[in-house]
Amino acid sequence: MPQKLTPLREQTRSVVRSLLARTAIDLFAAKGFDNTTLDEVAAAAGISRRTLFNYFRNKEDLALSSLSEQGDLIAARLAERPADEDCWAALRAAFQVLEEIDMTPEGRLEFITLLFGNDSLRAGHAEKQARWQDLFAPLIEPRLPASDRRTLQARAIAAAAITCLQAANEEWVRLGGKVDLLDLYDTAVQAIRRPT
Amino acid sequence: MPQKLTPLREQTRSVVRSLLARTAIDLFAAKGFDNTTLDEVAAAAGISRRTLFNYFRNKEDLALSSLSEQGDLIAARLAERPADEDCWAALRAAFQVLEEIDMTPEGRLEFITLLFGNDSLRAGHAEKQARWQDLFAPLIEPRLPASDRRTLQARAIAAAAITCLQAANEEWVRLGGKVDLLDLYDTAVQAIRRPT
DNA sequence: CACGCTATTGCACCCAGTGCAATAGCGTGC
DNA sequence: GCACGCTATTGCACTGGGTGCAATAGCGTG
Repeated sequence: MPQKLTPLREQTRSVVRSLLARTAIDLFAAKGFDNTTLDEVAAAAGISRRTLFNYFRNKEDLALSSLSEQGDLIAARLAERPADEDCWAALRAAFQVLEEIDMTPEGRLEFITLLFGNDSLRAGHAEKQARWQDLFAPLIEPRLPASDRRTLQARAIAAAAITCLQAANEEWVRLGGKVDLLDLYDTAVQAIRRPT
Repeated sequence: MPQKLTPLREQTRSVVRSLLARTAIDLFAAKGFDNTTLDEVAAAAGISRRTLFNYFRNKEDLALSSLSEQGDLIAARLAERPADEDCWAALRAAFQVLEEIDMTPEGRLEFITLLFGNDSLRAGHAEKQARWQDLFAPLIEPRLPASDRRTLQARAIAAAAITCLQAANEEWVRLGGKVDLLDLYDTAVQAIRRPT
């Protein structure tokens, strides 16, 4: 049973982790994900290949770790929203945390281009966002009226919101990052919720 | 540039493909995806490991090829729907093709359990369904009122519908396959579209 | 300063995936 | 029936991701 890490160790570990991820992403963006070996990443970071696996489960994680963190951020923000707020409003408010993340639009664009340019990264991306559902759904469920299918409903709403964000993101990239992401998100949400 | 395959060759190829996939899935379900090597699959199918790669791009595809076919089936059904039908109604009708597929509920359950039990398969599953968007969205777009964001809207609707199907699928598994999948799908769609 | 814990590393290994070149097998034209 | 050509199959060698293990280095604490 692993002892609780001392805050110091835990802290340095997370700093190292994000440094490694940044190094890796720069390399991936420069040379392509498949054309970059873990040996090269390790060399660029000044550590051994073996040690990379102490920080990341696999090569994909090197590129995608930030997505998990974003999910955690959004979930944390979602948990802070007033309990009686409409679930769609709460979700939208929570998504705003994405605009506060320390990342230039160029860096964001580069990152997403990297994601979309590789099959296994796209797959990993899709899966990470699917994991977001598991975080969001429990926070949404209490906001729904009582029903014997409330769990399913909460999961559907979480998934749909994430999906709208994803569609908005794709469109945002297609437009070269020149528009407001949340505007596109609103358009997407209206599209699915408007009566037809 | 690849010449058009003779129908005969093409046909035998697709038969062999599905035989191989079935063999592989049985093995995966029995021993677990990660604990099954491609050597074992090849041996069970009576061919060489190398030849497996003539039929499938990678190990994942061995397990997931049926998903691509399902996507094609749904898209084909969607294309047949009357042009003036509401897009949600058309999608729902298209999804009904899933119930006509030759697969026992037990087999379906086993397959989905396999999917959900492994990270890379879950990721591949998510990605395949994301590819469904690319198939469905162009068929949905003409059904929407004119707008400068119709492409985004169509993608959002396609993605949301797929997501509802996915949520319904998970719930269906959770309930042991004892309910009607489309009922759950309807519940999910109502959940996201109902005004709050 | 010495001890203990953990991070780091090297090494040997397994397996997925690929390029290449040899071969086997099938269908076609003669 | 026979020889030719095309493609599928296969073996082989190799790259690179990922893991288990055991030795070592380095940091924090008493």
